[in-house]
Amino acid sequence: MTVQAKTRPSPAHEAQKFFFELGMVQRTKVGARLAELGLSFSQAHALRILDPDEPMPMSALAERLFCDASNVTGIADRLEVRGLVRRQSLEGDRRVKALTITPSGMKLREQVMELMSQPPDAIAALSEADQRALRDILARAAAHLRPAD
Amino acid sequence: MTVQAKTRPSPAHEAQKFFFELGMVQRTKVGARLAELGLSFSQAHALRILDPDEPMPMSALAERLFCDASNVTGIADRLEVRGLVRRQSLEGDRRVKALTITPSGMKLREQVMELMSQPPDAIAALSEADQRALRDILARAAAHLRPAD
DNA sequence: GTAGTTATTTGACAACCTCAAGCATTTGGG
DNA sequence: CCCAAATGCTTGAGGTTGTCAAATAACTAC
Repeated sequence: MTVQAKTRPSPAHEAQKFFFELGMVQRTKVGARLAELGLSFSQAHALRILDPDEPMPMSALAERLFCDASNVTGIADRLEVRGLVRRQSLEGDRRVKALTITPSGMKLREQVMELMSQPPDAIAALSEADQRALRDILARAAAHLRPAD
Repeated sequence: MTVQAKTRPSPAHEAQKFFFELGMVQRTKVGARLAELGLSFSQAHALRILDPDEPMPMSALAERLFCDASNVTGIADRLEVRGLVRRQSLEGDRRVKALTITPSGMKLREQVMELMSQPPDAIAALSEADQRALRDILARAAAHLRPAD
């Protein structure tokens, strides 16, 4: 139990506190708006990830959702029942089922994109300069994301 | 279907994309670490919110968790079964039950705090200058949070 | 063609979450 | 004082998310 090691929290540590708080609030708000559309957060996120032009295998979706493949079955089921998505066996490999967005799914997807790409009020309220700086810094951080795979 | 209206996304809109992505990745990572401690995300978050020195009424916790009071019953149950938390009827008003963290709950809480206050790798990898700027900007944003209530 | 791999599904189980209803306690008006 | 309304928590029903292990179907390689 040395006394050191907590000598100085890095600025990143301090930033994390705000980052987390903003994230929680935003998630709650967005969740409420999504509920009005009859969508859960996961369903909306899935809809967002799906490429309107390219059918996506369920396993690929599972990877993007950071969850088990068996979980995607249920999510796809519920989206499919509502006619937002269709399962389509891949020609060439009939094991894999790719998901396609239906026209009505596309309409809902638009709204979801609009909704979820909206920044938290607290961030929208920042000055232009702050917003730009924030965007640039987060862009640099996100760039660190891919190589880290 | 006019063409305008999407003329120029604000920097905040662009920032949101990275913000969301970083948040998702972090949530997944933290979730995995928490699972090793036998805690769900909600349980950990609750443990974090509870004040070690001051018993907190369950309704207050519900508010901080942005969820229904009936939901807190279950979360508190599971924490209490593991001896991390105790229900304590408030003297003066026996309706309200306040949650206290037990010593063993405190030990776990320390680890949770440590774990969840750790910034995403992508942010920790930023330059000192970027980290500082990020912290300051997010602090300004978070300040906008409280008055907005 | 047979054995092993791969993609999805199913079933069992647990947590989270909401809503409506119920219970105990407290508060306020007659 | 007493009863009605309000408050804080719990319970029960019902739905979504999530995991794991086992089952199924289809592909691949020897």
